[in-house]
Amino acid sequence: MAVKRRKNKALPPPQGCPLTQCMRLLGGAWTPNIIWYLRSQPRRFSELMADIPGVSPKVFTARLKRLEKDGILVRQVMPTSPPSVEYSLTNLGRELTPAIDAIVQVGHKLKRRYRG
Amino acid sequence: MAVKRRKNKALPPPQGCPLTQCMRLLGGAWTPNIIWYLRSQPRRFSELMADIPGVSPKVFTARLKRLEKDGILVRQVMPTSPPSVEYSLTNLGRELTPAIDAIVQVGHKLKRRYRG
DNA sequence: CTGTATCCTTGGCGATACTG
DNA sequence: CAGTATCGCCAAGGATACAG
Repeated sequence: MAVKRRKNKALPPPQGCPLTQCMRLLGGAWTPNIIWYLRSQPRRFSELMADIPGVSPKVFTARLKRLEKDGILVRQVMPTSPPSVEYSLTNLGRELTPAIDAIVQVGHKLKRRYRG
Repeated sequence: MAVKRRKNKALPPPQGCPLTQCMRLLGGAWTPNIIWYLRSQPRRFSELMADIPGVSPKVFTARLKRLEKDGILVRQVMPTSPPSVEYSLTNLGRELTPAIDAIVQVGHKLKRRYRG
């Protein structure tokens, strides 16, 4: 989209850069964790909330909405008696998992380094 | 068959969340790009600035300082006649490159997808 | 259960000018 | 050349209460 160049507005890093492109998707505060917990199976809203402690419902909803809009996951309302909603990764979302995996790998190394 | 998913815990949960640990390092606005441009060779301050257009020196310095403090890169003052400073990745920094690579790979896929 | 609605705070980011 | 100093903004994130 057209670059909005207001006063202090962000014009974030090199636009054409695939790095930036991708970081925009998983840059959100809880985004990588959401993808991580959805990687093997669909999860319901409260399940995800429980998986990722410390996030408020407002922020969580915002993240999920953005991820849905970006085509990373799909939201499906289940016709159960207590209404439930199931989130699952799309194919596009699944393409992000190698990157997440790589990040997790490095995370493990970091932990070892900082503790050892 | 119907997957029993109800109270089911998610994956082998990444304890202490290496994901978050790592994202904190490369979550900054220009951070992944800096690592990217340092991956193959050391670069000087203004070279990096030129590599990554649009960043102000203040922010750039802040990023570099934080990366140095986190042990991702090293800052070395060169005793040249016009003073110059060289930044290069540490071993720890080099361990981040697979993750960056993976992210870039996904970025390429995203570009293809969004452009048809 | 699955979210919205409000309100508030923070710190990350930006621009510009200046310095050793 | 390689940064600091100042100033300012605003959107992301958080807390809490409420709603369908």
